[in-house]
Amino acid sequence: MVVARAPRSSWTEAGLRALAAGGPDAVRIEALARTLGVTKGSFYWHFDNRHALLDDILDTWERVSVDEVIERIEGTSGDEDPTARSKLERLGAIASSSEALGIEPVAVDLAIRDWARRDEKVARRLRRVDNRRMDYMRSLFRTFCTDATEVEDRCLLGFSLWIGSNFIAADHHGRSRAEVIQGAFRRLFDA
Amino acid sequence: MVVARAPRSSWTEAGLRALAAGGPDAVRIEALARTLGVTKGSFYWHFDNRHALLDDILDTWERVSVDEVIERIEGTSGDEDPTARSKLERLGAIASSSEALGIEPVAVDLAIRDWARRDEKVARRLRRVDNRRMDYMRSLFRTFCTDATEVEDRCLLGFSLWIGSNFIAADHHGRSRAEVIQGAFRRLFDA
DNA sequence: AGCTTACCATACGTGTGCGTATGGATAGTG
DNA sequence: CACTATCCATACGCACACGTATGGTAAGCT
Repeated sequence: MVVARAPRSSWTEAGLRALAAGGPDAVRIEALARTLGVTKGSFYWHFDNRHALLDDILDTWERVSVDEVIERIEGTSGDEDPTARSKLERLGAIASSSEALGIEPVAVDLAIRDWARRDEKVARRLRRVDNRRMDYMRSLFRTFCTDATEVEDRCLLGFSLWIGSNFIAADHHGRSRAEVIQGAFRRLFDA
Repeated sequence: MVVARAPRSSWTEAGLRALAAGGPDAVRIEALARTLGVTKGSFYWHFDNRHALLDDILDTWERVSVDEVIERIEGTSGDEDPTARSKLERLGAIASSSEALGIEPVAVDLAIRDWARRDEKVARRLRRVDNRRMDYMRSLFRTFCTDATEVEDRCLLGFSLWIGSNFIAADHHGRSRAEVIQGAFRRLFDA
């Protein structure tokens, strides 16, 4: 087995970084080749065309984005008893987390959401992901809120705060954005 | 005075439509020329280059996006006494309004917000617009909420719901998205 | 009628990016 | 050592898009 200088997975990861940084139009083969230190010849050996790479990018995102978030909350069993409310607070805290494998997972999320506005196939994938996340949020809210209508309203509020705060550029008079987000989330989870 | 077949304003409007439909990368001169029924020669007479058109697009957006929304709420003085809470409900209702001059104003907003994530100058413009909108929202919330911290939290929640709900593709078990949004807004404006 | 101005068409050069075709290099295999 | 499979480089054709240069046309003025 020849050790590939740029295996298929490296193209997908580089594509994810480009997608997070500049949107789907920034996922250009020759630009990725330069960052990987190879040429297009490598790409067209691993992939049929550019669309195959975009599909691969969306596949990996759809596969890890949900489990990654949920397991990062459920897998905190090192502490005491994780209540549903503490899990929701952790979920809100993850909103402003910028880590992962050199990629900001939130940036990928935002880029795909804007992409889904003009691509029907991407919209269908996003719908699957969002429904799974909303299901998880609903299960947490239901532990301390019986009214189904109220659960739905507060879920959408929390989800919208998580996403929308990244698209809003307002200042907050001395308070930082992270502080306001935390305050808003705490207000959502009370009673 | 010669009647221009494609005056400068028509290029800006066509650019706004293209921006709303496909993002800033979709604002291509020759594509706009085809939709206007002219050629590039017209464009380079009205504008220096592509960047001048993008600046013009952002100028008109920045000029009308705030006043357009606020005056559409304050200018509803045909009814009885417009309370602050009813104004907030109208502001929430405008979220899902798709009208204007053939352009969906929300789509332009969303495209510019994603654009601002990777362009510093656009981010500065968005910051000015968002601060003005938040100022207006704060003034409404303050009429029935004294705590400044709570005002700020609920403003960001409402603003995030307005923006974020457009980027979320989840279903709601029988209820429509518009119903959940209305319910969430009502929950925000109570007490 | 002649001239000027406003507005647009046409044609060209250039850069960039996709996809293809083909050759070369390297490691494993018989 | 020959042979093959894996992986990548190189070179090309093509399409599109920006910007420029230049010519053309119609309206208004004198």
